[in-house]
Amino acid sequence: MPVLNSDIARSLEKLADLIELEGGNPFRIRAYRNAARIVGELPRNVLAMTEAGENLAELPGIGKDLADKIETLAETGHIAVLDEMERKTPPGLLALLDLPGLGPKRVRALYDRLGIRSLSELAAAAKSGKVRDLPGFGEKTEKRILQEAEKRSAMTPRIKRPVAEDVAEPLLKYLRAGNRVEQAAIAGSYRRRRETVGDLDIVVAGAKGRDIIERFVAYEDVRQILAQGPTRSSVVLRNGMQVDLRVVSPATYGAALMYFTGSKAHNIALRGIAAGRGLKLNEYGLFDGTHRIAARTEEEVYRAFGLPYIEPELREDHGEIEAARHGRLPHLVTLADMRGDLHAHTTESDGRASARDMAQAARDRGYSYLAISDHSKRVTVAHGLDAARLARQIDEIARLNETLTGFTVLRSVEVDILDDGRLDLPDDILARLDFVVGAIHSAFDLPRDKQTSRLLKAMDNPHLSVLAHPTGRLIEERRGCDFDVERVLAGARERGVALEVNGQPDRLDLNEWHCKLAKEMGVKLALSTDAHSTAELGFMRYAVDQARRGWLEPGDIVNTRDLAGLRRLLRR
DNA sequence: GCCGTTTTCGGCCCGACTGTTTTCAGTCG
Repeated sequence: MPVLNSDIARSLEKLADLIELEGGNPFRIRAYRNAARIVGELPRNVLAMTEAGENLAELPGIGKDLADKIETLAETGHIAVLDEMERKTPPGLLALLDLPGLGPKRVRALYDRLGIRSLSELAAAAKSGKVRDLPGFGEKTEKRILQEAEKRSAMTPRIKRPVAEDVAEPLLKYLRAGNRVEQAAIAGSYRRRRETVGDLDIVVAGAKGRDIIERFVAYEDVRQILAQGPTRSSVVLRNGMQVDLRVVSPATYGAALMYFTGSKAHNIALRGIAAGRGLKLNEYGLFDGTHRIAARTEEEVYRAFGLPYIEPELREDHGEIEAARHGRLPHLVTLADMRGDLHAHTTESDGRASARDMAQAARDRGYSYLAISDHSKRVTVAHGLDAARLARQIDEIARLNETLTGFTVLRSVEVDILDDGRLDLPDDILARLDFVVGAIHSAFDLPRDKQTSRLLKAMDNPHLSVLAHPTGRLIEERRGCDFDVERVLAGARERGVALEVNGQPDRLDLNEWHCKLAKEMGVKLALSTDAHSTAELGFMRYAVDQARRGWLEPGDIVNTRDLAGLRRLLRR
């Protein structure tokens, strides 16, 4: 198995944990964690980078030592210092660090004084009342540890956007209706439109913080109150999501919103700039000594840095500050830019609505076109179409179009890319379509070079105009297939093929990194919902989110064009 | 361990809450 960047990131993170347990230099620990984040966010495989002669030490935050360690990890999956430390430390100890309320100091104390090496030993010790007698521990801490240790098995994974929205939006509405609440917003990764959400961070501007917090913890969906102070509070909702609330004065709302929107890396980068100018940035504003320079709005704070407003989706410390400084921020695509949807199913395959109903719903959304792209025959579970059925559908859509004014249903198909890269339907039927969408639905685990040539071969077919959900990943379920992204992108550019950004919340494929790389390489993107019902046409907003996180502008996307412009771009 | 418009040494983001303390350490985000 090749060593993935995420494997390297995990090793570095583990090394940081182990050093922390030993009581090592906190800044060294931070350097490792920072490196783990950097490697985990790299768009390309580390091994491929070093083989191409790139020097990892040129990445900010990675020096010679870490570059060597990362390279060794990429080549062998191991580094001596980690192996050594793992030998010295009981394996169960690291799991204790994940318990809320337990950090390195306390885990160390539990191990040194009571010999506790695992969750089960911890639970047993807490049950028998031994933990409360340790210095720095007490009855309450012991009780909490016991609860957390016992519920560990029922951990909630990261939550996908639709679920998070269902919980977050009503809660936000509830808070906004509160007395003396001037403004309220959900910050954090939710506001940065990340593909999954761990918890919710809410910022409220208003007087009477205590009253606002009282109202917050009294929300009907609150199952447990974790913390409650005069300006901040944390609760767990019935579905297991944690929500952190922060109440600030209206005069500092912008600074607080910025602070809690993050990302952490973006904030730290800004603080570094502030510090370099002898200023200080915190959640209360940008300060020169005790003088507050800016705080009321985010725009004001950015302006005080000499920067234009940076959209939350870009705040990842992935070059946005540099781009802002040079006036090179992208003008991000919005939902309103989208003129149509290029991937949708009907009852002919595995959809739940007719072509007519889908077309009507698309027109109601203000689109001027919708492509019907049902599955092809190889995808038998979806009742995929053979050439004869597709021919009939083509005629039906022609008749449907005669009844529509100011709207066009495009004839398409989601043709299966076979394991060897051929397409699942003959060329003569594909030639009768407005354009062809191709996708893989099998053999996700081919070796890298085979998968790469499979995709390139599929794109060799001159009818194929869009490569749908290119990696085939399912979030939190299935790792995407392994192929050489740059070769496939280069191949797409040469052949004039657009790559899809699939808006299904389980897919979001391409991801934001691929979007950014595609844009840099001059490859066009197609934002699509892959809708299987009229309601799922609404998934376009998730595709737009992903595109925005990938720095895409309307010009990078084929279906921001009117029908004539779209046809020009899809013609090969 | 990283980094340099103040630096090759000496800094490294910073404030709230909790529970344990008699003034603060640990944890968290």
